[in-house]
Amino acid sequence: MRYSQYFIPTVKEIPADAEVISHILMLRAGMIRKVAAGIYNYLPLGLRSIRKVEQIIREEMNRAGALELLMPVTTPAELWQESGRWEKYGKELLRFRDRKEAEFCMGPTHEETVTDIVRREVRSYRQLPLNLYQVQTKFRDEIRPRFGLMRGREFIMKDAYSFDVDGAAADISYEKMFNAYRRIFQRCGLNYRAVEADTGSIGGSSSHEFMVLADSGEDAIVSCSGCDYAANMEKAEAKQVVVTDGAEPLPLERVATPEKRSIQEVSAFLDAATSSVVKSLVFLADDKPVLALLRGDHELNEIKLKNVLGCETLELAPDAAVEKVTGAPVGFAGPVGLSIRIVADQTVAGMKNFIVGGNDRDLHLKNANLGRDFSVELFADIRNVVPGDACPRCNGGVMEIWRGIEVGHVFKLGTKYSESLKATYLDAAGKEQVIFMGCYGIGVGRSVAACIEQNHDADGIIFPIPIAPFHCIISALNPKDEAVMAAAEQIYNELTAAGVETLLDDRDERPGSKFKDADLIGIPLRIVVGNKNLVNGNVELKQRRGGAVELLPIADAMAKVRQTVAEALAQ
RNA sequence: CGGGGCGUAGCGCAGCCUGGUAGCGCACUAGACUGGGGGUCUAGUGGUCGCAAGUUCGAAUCUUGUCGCCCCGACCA
Repeated sequence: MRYSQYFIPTVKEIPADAEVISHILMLRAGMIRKVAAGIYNYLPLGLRSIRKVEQIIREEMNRAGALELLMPVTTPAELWQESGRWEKYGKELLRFRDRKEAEFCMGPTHEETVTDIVRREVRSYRQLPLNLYQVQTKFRDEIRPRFGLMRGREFIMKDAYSFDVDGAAADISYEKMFNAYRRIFQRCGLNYRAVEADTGSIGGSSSHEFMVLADSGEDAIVSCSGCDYAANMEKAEAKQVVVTDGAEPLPLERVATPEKRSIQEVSAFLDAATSSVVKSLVFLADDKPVLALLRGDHELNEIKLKNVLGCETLELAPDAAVEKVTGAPVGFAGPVGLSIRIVADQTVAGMKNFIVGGNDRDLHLKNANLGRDFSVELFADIRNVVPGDACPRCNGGVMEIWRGIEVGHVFKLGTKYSESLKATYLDAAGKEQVIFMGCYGIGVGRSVAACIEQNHDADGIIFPIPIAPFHCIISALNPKDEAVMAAAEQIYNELTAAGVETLLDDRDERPGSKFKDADLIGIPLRIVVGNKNLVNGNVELKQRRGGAVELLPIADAMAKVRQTVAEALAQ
């Protein structure tokens, strides 16, 4: 491709509304342009990278035995009503009517549609297992789209659905997908972790998220320094270590703490460690008040609390409810004298003589003790893991915390959708059975963005060869010089014929502009053809990553490019 | 949905407080010079100041409404 004939609108200045580096660079490199909040045009250069990722996905999905199909973006409401999600999904589901006033939605995911296909066509165990996937545009009307392709409303997703005769067979399908995902993200050149994830409202026995490690990631993930345990923050278990403080209980003491509401303020005011304070949080679980207790330096994990309570809805109580329950303004809640359900983190079980809120304005209590001053209905793991916690799986390992970008998610669904949508088959005995399902998603655009988060420098993107829009760029420095152009075109033609995707920068621009653009758009290899070196028969070969420069005869440079690309694509 | 902020040329911004008919940098067009890390000079193109109503002799500027966008929070396979 000749640069002069191509369309790469690069931008020097940093766009005002871009926050993270991948968003900034994708805009600056002319890969994407915003159309509306969370909705983007994919320009030619951006599309090439997207297609590369899609291609890798297709190859690995096919290798794993999955079959590609394509389902419509538009989904009739009936299917969603049948699964019960028309009511449950909420505002994220974009709904609309056609001219006949029939209701539809833009598919945010396709369990309903794909299950409908399978229930119509699959009758016998002989037709299973089946794994169907598509690469397709999804729409989720996110409350707050942000970070460019990282969290858009309209986005490209690969979604796959497996159908099996029973749980054991579904486990095999899951395993296959898990391994396919490992290959996919490895081939994309991503530094990622597969972590255990909470199954959330969807239920099921197992779920893993594939997280690309990046400081800008929206999710916190936890991993062990000593073993391969890794989980996202929602799911990560805090090891149950109840260290019992051997101190003798001291008499309960009322202390005035005027205007001291937060743990920080209270502990500073009373000259005590935050870990000697017990934090009391009032929640509404299915609209009934519950008090959650945590050590002052710990954070509550709402998912864990919700699972422990077994409730449908859980929300932090609004101020008015807190005042009603405790009889005090927010900031002075405590367990002593309260008659609502009290759940405490297991760490609290070993504490003695701690500080709690006094359930009255400007009042806290010192030397509170379990059993004597109040009782707890249940001790459980309801806090977030903190760095340095002991590993729940191995001896000696400590937990580390990272930020990650969720690029893939694999899920055992069980029979949730097959039951509600009645997807069944006849087994060998002629008995009707419910199909076991799994679902597997990959954010395609998000994978490209995540890759850029991991691969960039002050000058721009540094694409790994497998997903770079082009493998090699030839910068012809003096396009008006016939010898230079002839050499550049010769290299271009030979590399292209050899299967190297090459961009020939034949623009009448100054060298500086060409170098800046080449760096910005992140082409892994650059051959510079200039009259200065060409008189000696040489060209310059520069690696985008690391910046290594070699002066080589033309044939050697081409051979090296071919070899580098071949090696990168061969895994 | 709560809190904060922003809409002025393709992009990034100033002007607004204290009303007087719009400016800077980049980009773009033409020419000349230049030619290995976003070069220089000259001459240009381009804006009903998000939209609507109001106040006023006069509104980018003040008021109200509205739409859009961004950030923080809550929300979220």
